[in-house]
Amino acid sequence: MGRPADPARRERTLAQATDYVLAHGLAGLSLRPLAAALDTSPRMLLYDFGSKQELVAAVLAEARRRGAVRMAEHLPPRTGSVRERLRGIWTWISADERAPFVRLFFEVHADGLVHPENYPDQGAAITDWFDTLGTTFRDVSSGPDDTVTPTLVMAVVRGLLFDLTTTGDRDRTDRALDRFAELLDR
Amino acid sequence: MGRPADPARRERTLAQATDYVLAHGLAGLSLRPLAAALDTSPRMLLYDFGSKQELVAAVLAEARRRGAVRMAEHLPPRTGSVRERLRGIWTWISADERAPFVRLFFEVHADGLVHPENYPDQGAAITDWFDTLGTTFRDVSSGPDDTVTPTLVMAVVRGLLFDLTTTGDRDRTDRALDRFAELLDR
DNA sequence: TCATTATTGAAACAGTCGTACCATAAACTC
DNA sequence: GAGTTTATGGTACGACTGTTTCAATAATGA
Repeated sequence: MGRPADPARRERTLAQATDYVLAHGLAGLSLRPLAAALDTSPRMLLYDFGSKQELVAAVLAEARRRGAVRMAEHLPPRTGSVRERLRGIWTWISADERAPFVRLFFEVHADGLVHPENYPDQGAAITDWFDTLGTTFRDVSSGPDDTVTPTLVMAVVRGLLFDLTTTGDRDRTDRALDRFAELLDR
Repeated sequence: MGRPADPARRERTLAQATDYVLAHGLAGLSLRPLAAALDTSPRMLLYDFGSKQELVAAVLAEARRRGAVRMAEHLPPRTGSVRERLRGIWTWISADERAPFVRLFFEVHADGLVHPENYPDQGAAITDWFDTLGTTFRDVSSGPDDTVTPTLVMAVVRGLLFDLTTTGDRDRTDRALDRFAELLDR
């Protein structure tokens, strides 16, 4: 008996909060402006999530989930040359539409360096990408459990993303990726 | 006439503040704890630097200056094979002693992504490294003004640093760098 | 001694932060 | 209607933020 719970509200709020964090970043996140933008109140945010920390954790999980879905949708299996696949990944991840994700990704990493205690799942986001990219680049790997090749590929991608987001120089970063693809292909 | 000014105090405070920021990070920096750790007062910090923003700018400039000095001290010129030089750079930059610098580096980058207006010298830290690394890897470049090779090298280094700081897996990142050096050497 | 300039302390100001408390309204079963 | 559970609004608390204000001290030259 009693008034029935409405679990949809929490999910709706979570989706909106994730949008907000993707748009405004994590660092300066504050309950009152967030609540105002979501047309709710700090009171309700705490009612639904318990604390700001748990809200942030839920938002990050949701963002990661979205990213994984988008990535799974996009990544074609292992068709084409190494260069084509690598370029496909780069074109997709470096597109402007992915910028909020990339930004949040770097932001979480930086925060994790200062407060490792808040991120017990050490590098889950990275090893996740490994698994999917490991299968994508299996044929250029030296063995079935070769972790070096995906490590290097991801390092190039992240490093060039770092460069691109800082300098905005798309030509140079694009060409650097092509150069790397050449090296891998030989 | 009147009491003479003491410019050494500001420099001393700046050096200590830089130590503090390198140790504690930029994100949560607050005047009162900083002043307490430096055995001074928020009043004096503002007296010497005008505002927190200017203090932070001064600290970042000082940190960058220190990093440049350390880098210039270390980098041997273009002796040895590409692989040896690349490994030398990686060994140096990924050493534990450099961790505070690397952390601050990533922190500033992430903050710059959210607040680009605070960093008008867009990517100065990155292009700085380019110039020095461009000369170091001149012989593997295709031409005198080849920007692609240093871009790729720095991307690998930064990407692997990202990985190492997140996962702590030194073996895997070391081997990934060796793999890259092999690719470059052929 | 005294004027002058540099330095420093203590306190307060106006604001924001996350969160807790208390009441009230809404939606349901009986 | 009562009883019960969920959902809200309003408000205030204590702690923190960067910064300002006012006063006091210290060190110099005249």
